[in-house]
Amino acid sequence: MSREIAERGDAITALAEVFREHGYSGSSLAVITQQTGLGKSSLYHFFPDGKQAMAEAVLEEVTRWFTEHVFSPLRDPDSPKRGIENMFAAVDEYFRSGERICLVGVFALGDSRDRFEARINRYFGDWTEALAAALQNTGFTDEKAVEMAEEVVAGIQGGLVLARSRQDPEVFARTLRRLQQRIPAVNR
Amino acid sequence: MSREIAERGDAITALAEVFREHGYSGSSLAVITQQTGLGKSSLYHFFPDGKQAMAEAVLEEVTRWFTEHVFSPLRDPDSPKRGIENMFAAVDEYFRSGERICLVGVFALGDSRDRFEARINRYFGDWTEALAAALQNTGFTDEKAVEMAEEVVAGIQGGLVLARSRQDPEVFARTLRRLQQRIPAVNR
DNA sequence: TATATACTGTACTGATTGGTACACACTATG
DNA sequence: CATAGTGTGTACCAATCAGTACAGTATATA
Repeated sequence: MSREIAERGDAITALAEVFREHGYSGSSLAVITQQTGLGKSSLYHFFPDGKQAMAEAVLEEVTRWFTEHVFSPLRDPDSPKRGIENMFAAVDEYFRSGERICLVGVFALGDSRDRFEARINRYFGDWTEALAAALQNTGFTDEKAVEMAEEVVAGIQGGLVLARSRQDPEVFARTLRRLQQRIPAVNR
Repeated sequence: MSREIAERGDAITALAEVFREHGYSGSSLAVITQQTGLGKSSLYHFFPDGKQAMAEAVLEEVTRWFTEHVFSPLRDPDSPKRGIENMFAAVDEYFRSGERICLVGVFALGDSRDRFEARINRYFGDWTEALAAALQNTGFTDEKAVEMAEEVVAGIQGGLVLARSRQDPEVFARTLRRLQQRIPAVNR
């Protein structure tokens, strides 16, 4: 039977799903090895600093993904409308239309909150700020843009919590639709 | 030194804060005994079925509180406006204006999701249904009432997630204000 | 083919996990 | 005052926890 040779990137992808599903303290090394298919030795080879380093790598990757696919397009001053529409599409796809939850949200509510405080704060801060900038460019006043950005980011998180709680992904789809309708520039 | 004699009710109140703060699997018996001040023997005296029973008792108490102070007033067909205004006030107070998070939300996103599936689902289901009924009585059509109820309940959860993530309770206060403004009947 | 580096399986460690056993101390009722 | 029921401290248990040690095996470059 041939051994699978993994690399760090694959490990991070697999780890993200584990932490998303079980939270930080719920993801025991036993659960992690089982669900990722990687042995302890492989995990500690990629992450010599242990479990906390695994979670930090995952958070970093999530932040990187959102920066590239969501925040940066939002910050482009030439196409705020496209940036916003892209955000809703990317978010819908990323959370698999409500079947997935937000790992950062999981960490924010769980016992790992303090541990990853800075990263969690920055993730939502960046998101809100980038969206506010785009909204401003579509004609919102500074103040209204910040308010609306906060409303949308919070709304998305709430939609995910409710969809997961009720085990009904459609809740999230409806939430996204309602939020999008509140922004005149992208409201067809 | 005088021994403190506790009763089950006090234990549940103390346990609620522990689970809220650390989640289910983050609340080890060591953490629980330390933070509640109750020894293991006292805890297992009140909850012979162990940790899971402690969490279930807490969830039941939370549900009971919301039923009495939020859902029931909402369901009163004679005063929908008062029921809705009461809900916003009660929620603001219960979550200490954003300093506290929702225990049901914590359990919904954490690793204990499956364990308490039914209770979590019912909590949000009851809330949405009760609010929709009140909204209908203020003039919303059936369909719009259900949509708005879902939007408000999700919005509250999202506001809590964001307030906790950004360590800024004001986020929650603003969220509540915005949601309330979206309901004409209570919008002064 | 030689050799360095990247990756992995097995076996272990001490600490912590949830839970139990049981003697003991309060307090209320008779 | 007796005694039953409620609450508590201490000591213990097997299982699991995160992490380590180390001998290996695969792969790349030369």
